[in-house]
Amino acid sequence: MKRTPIKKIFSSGKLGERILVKGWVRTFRNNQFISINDGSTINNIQAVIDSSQTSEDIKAKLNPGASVSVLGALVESLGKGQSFEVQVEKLDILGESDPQVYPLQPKKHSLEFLREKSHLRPRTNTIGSVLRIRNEVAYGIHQFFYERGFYYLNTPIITGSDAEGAGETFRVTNFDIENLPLDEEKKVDFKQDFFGKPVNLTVSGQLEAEAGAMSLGNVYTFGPTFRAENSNTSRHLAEFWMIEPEMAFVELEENIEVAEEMLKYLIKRVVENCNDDLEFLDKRLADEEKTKPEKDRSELGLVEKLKFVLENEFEKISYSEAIDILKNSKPNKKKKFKFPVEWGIDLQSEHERFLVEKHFKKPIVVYDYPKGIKAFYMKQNDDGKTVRAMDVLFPGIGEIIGGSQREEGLDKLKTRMQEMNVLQEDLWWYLELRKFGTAPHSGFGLGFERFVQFVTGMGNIRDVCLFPRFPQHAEF
RNA sequence: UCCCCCUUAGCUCAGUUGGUUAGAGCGGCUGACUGUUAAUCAGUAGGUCCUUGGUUCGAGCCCAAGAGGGGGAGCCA
Repeated sequence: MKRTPIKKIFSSGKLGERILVKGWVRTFRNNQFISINDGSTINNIQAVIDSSQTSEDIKAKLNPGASVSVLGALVESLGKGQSFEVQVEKLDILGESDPQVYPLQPKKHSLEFLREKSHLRPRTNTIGSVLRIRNEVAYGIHQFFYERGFYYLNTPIITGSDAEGAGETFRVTNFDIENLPLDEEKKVDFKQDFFGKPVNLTVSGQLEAEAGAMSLGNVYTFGPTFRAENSNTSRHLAEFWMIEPEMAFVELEENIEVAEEMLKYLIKRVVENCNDDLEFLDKRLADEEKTKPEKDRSELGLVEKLKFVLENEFEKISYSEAIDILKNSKPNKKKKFKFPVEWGIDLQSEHERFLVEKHFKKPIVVYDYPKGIKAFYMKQNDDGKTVRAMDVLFPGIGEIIGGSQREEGLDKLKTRMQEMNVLQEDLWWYLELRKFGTAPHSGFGLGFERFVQFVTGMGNIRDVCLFPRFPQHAEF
């Protein structure tokens, strides 16, 4: 007999049928009631044993965390907490769990403590819900692009080019680092390395995706990226996943439209398909908010916030307009900003937060940034000062998407590379995309974990991955 | 990398102006319990007060350095 996932029992279980349930014990109460969770859903199923017919040895092993197999009939429950339960005919302990050392108790644990037990924390309601929602989002991303005729492209994880010229990279080598081969000038001789040149883990698949767009039309990547930056914040990881669509014959305006449409599609999907998990996280967040001082509490609950984003159009403003709003803002006039507002500066967290959370009170898209603070490949506007870049800013997490229309003119691109000290010989192939059949094209990058953070309401990005990677942390 | 905060039982925390024997809830252990819902009831064990050094008659509490954790900033997604 095959086991029935608990999720299936809740959705289509029939009273009277005999079922086999396998999962992990959450609690064992009153010598009778086993609460079992198998990860398929946040909901537990209650299995009822006949205490007098069950050996003391078995009962002593029904501890939190133990894995069990339960065979019995699905019957109407006599108790009030659930409408049905399993009347146990046969119970097997598959794996014991010593309560003296099992770290997860039937009580609330701090997320910091759970982070030290990353291998067990998916068994908690919170992390379990987050990972199920993460899956829903990942699947939704593929479906969104598939439905629109985009091709899923796998760009290399090991690359020879540092895509944006910014961001520390992780070097990849098979050298014996205790004994590096040196050339005549006593420098490391990369000719002897595996690839015959220095290579690193990718920081972005964008440049490679552009090659895809210049042949397949509309493509997207969805894969891991790596940054060796010493970032210690609640929204940075050393290893994270990025979604990077790249579209041929598309200009910035349409790029922004696709970004907004995608974000809403994904949120809608989670709201529709992850009700149980979302409800739990909503309540969790509400409880957490209660412990904060009133002025720091957010006005909307998690589900309310998601629906709010769905129902409202993102505000689109140019960088110059954003600067004007900031200059005329109360905090600026009262000199509350730590960083002065001046055309040409990069928007700081405090500025973004003011625009999103105080001024517009909804997601915003800022476009046409000064060229001096953006990457070399972005298309230059005719004003000579700005580029066709756009950032989508979300409440709570700030920049969730960064994108642009790409410079398709070969000469303009070369000039810009020279100005910004990007080596043309390293990117000869990228330049050839402009030499042969160049075309307007655009794309953007969505930080997967940041988006999952937003839809789950988790405050720390380290709690939306199974085993997060960040400075000094690769235990698991 | 910078700034701020924290570190007391397995977990979450309390611990008064420096004062003698460091507490609670949950969890553990022993026992009871056939309709419980993070079950409940009775009993019980459990501490390198992060580490090192210092001040003091006396330090969980004060000072210094270090370690670990968190929040914020920068970089960005």
